[in-house]
Amino acid sequence: MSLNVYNTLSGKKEVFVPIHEGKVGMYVCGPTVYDTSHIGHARSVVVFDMIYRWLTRLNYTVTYVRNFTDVDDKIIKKSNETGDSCTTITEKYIDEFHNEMDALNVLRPTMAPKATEHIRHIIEFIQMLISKGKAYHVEGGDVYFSIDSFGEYGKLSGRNPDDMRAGARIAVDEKKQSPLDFTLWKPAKQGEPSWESPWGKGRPGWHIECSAMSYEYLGESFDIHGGGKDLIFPHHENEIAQSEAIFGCQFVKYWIHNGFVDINNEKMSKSLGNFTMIKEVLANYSPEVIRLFLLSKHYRSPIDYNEDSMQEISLGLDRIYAFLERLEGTNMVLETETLGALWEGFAEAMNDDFNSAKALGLVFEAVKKGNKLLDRTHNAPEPKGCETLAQVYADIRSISGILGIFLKDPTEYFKTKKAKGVADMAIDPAMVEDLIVQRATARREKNFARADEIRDQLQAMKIVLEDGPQGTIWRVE
RNA sequence: GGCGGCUUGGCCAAGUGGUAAGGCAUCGGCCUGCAAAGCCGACAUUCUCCAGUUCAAAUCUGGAAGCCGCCUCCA
Repeated sequence: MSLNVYNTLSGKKEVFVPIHEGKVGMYVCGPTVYDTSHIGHARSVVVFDMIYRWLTRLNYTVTYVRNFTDVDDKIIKKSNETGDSCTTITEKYIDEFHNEMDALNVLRPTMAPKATEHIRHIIEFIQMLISKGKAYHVEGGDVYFSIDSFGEYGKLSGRNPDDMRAGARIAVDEKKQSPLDFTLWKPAKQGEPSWESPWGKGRPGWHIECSAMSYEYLGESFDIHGGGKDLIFPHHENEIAQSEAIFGCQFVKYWIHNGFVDINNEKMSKSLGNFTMIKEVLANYSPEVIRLFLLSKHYRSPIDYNEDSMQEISLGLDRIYAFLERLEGTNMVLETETLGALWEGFAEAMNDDFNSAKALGLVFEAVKKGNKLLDRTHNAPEPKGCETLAQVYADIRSISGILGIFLKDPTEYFKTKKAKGVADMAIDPAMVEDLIVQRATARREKNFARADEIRDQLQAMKIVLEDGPQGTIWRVE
């Protein structure tokens, strides 16, 4: 089955055929680095990380570009508020972004360019637009893109410029030829970051950097452009206008947009004060739980972040690791070169517009079947069963490489989890071990009242005991 | 006002016109001294509602209701 991708431009799933055989050019809009990143940024980055990994797995040579917007009104505002220079601010948040994304096991893109390092390209791009009559320079130093010079304006977002003019909420700027014209270059005020240009000292508008940088790294025309749904209009619409107005060919073949993360069924917003930052989430949940959560729903749908969901996801992850640990605990040979039925199903799900939710369902299903087989045969299946289980094991390990989860050694995983629980709950392991020994004695003496008393006592501290053939183990609930 | 999306069991969630994956929870059973974990079984005659197309609809068409997003910085 070939890869099918939902294209915002057509509103349909389409068979993915790259412009150049065997190669994929992908550009994803990265953050404006003026503040800490939130869980919504994480979703976008994780989703496109999965897409990047899958394309690579399909043997495409992928050039993946994700930019940093490091010149912007919001950065300047922050600089004025804090007294820090814009560079200090942007460097700080770029570092933070990289650290958090590394923690989330996100692969670095091929290139992560910054707008400020491409001012020359941006200026050249604007000059091309002006010389083609697609943009104009006005008194005061502003340069605007002329909407009316681009007949297909609105094709990505399905908007009609006339309707928008009628319902425009923005105060009309006298200097613009049309109220919908947008800024390519704006003159700098005193103390703001600025660069010399044919129109005087100034700085680029927001949309132009992506057109200029994608052209620089991927050319006039490339395969995939992605970002959050909110970027469809005006950002991506404007990028299309800029790039296609100059080059006259299709800018991007496939537009991919991810849905939002809601917090307790509400949109994240400043007024609600419910911005949930990645660092907060990382403080409470392991990176794997976060990734699993972000991939547990199809990338285009909204996803709701709340404590209950995270708990649930966390239990699900335990289940997978428990199965892997169980397999590793048998005498079976788990190495196998071939890929099996689970992988096949997984590949089909990924090829169907990166359906990670479906893919995860398949993994759970395989785990259920595997557990059943192990149970029925007391952990020692017939050769045929061993083969099946080895296959499932290998398939899950391969899937790890795409989803970026289930990568740890299961024993390590549970050890780490336990250690975290112990630390969080301020539990004294020696005390727990001691109580377990006392309980073992009580049990041997058939003093079950005492044994249960100890267990209840530990339960009250969120410590759960599991009696197995090798003795009693404990974990933090 | 313009454009787009969503509505599947208690909750989360896949679903490709062919007769409802999966997870969490719940209830029985196996196991256990009793539990826990794991396993087995039960759990949507039905997919917001109405009408239509079809041999066949959660899936297609039309209509209604509710919810949400974008149109202003936003992943």
